[in-house]
Amino acid sequence: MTDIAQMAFRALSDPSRREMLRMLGDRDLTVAQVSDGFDMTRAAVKKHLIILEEGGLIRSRTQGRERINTLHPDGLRPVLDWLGWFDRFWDDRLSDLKATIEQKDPSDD
Amino acid sequence: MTDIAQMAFRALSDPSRREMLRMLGDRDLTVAQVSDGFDMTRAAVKKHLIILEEGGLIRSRTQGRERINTLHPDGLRPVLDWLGWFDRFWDDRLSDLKATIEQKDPSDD
DNA sequence: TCAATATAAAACCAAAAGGTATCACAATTG
DNA sequence: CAATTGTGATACCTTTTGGTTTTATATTGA
Repeated sequence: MTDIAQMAFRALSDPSRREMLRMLGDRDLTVAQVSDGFDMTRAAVKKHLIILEEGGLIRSRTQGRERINTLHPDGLRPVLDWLGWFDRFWDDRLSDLKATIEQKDPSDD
Repeated sequence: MTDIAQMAFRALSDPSRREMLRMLGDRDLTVAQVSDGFDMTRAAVKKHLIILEEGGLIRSRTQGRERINTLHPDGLRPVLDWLGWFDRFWDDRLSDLKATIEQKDPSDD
């Protein structure tokens, strides 16, 4: 199935993969560097990264013998688009929620 | 695992379940009524509804011999909270994106 | 009452998911 | 060059997922 949104939702459904996205939000990382943050083999991490890339959430480029993984935030758009449909059910909509979120973690840098 | 956000993400990872949420966005539905919209048995639909309820995305109440399923939009908040972390990576943030979404489907009612 | 209907619950099954171990190979480094 | 390191690719294993079928039970309606 090549449904873009589906591949993104699928990629987000695993907690390890979501954590990887956050790690990559701080800086680009090689497969080995990502693996350092998890209690699983590199092979397993590699598979997760493939799924994240298939979901459009990261990009990767090979540099020498290493593969550099980069967060691709735009890949979250299909997810936000889908969630946007439910906007009409909130009094404080996505726009206000954004402010709420930013308030919640004022120094989360 | 009782992680709220995880259960919500999990519930959203299946396209049939996402479609069910949209159906329930229009009106409350019994299990049988939801089943009418899908090419699968009631038992299968029922399981999906259980997962949606575990994810906090719907509520259900029994009325006579029927079970009425209701959308519970607040259940999406943990998901939006998580996504909010990535807000800093967009120039047009969630707030602007919301406008974009509303533009895209002006008569999607 | 009796038949039909809606849900519930359990057993079962194939495929997908998440993980491991292993081997191969290219790129680096001493 | 030789040893090490990082990745890639398989094969394999176990658990979860998404589905079916079957059986049971509670409501409803004629």
